[in-house]
Amino acid sequence: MPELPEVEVTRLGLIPLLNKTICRVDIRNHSLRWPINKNLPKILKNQQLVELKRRSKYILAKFTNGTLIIHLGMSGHLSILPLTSPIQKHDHVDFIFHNDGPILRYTDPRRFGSILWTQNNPMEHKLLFNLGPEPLDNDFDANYLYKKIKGKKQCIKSAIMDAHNVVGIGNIYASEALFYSKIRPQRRSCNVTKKEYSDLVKFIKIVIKDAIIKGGSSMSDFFDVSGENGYFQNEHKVYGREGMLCYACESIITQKRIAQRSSFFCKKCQK
DNA sequence: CTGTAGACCTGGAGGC
DNA sequence: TGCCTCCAGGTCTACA
Repeated sequence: MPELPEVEVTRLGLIPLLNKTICRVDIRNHSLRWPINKNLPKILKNQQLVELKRRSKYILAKFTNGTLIIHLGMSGHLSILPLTSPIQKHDHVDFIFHNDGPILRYTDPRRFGSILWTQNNPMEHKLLFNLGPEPLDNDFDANYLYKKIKGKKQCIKSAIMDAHNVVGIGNIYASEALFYSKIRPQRRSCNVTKKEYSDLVKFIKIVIKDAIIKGGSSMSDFFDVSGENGYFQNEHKVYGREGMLCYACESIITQKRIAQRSSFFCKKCQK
């Protein structure tokens, strides 16, 4: 489900919970990607949510005495619900604020997500400390990306999806940014020109920004914490459009498996 | 060090 | 209906 825009939309939706205090945590299933700390209910009781940040696709929810590091995996979802909201099959964790709600509920059918607790600086956590730059930060520019991956034989799509190079770009936005940049996803990074890197960085920023503004891409199941759909999926130029006409040249959009991930591109527009 | 394949897990879609 | 196969927004780990 979630790439950077969907995670950021989720984070923004959690802001109404700021400064609220947790009175209870119910864990119905501990086994996410990594097991949830069994002491979490005890640890979080009476702690106040003081800050909501994001790094890469991780939501960092800072409490009085530490930080929850939340990743939504492929199918994870957070929602803000009233206390009486019925529990569904994949609702694994409830964070209950005050005595009478609201609940912050973590739902995740595939359980590829994670909920980790740290008392240290989360940026130094082993999952976060060696990540690449945020795509919207100024230190992610054409020069940086060119220097970082120009020598690699790996295909350009895999390279921009590698969080060591730049974070937050998943399968949808990689295909979209490469379309706007007129670069075929299977091109090797070492064969991409400096001018193309410049376009690629420019369009990665545009696509990510635009997707955040439009509430993310709601494919089969993404919706924000209030249950609202994003509508960036209506803007997809190539992702999920195999067999349909390219909006730019009216050729047929091609789907091809590249590095185990399905990829979409226009053979005519993208060289 | 580099790049790739496998692993984790559930559910939905489509074929027979 | 039911069973089977394939596919899905991620990314860590093991291995060549």
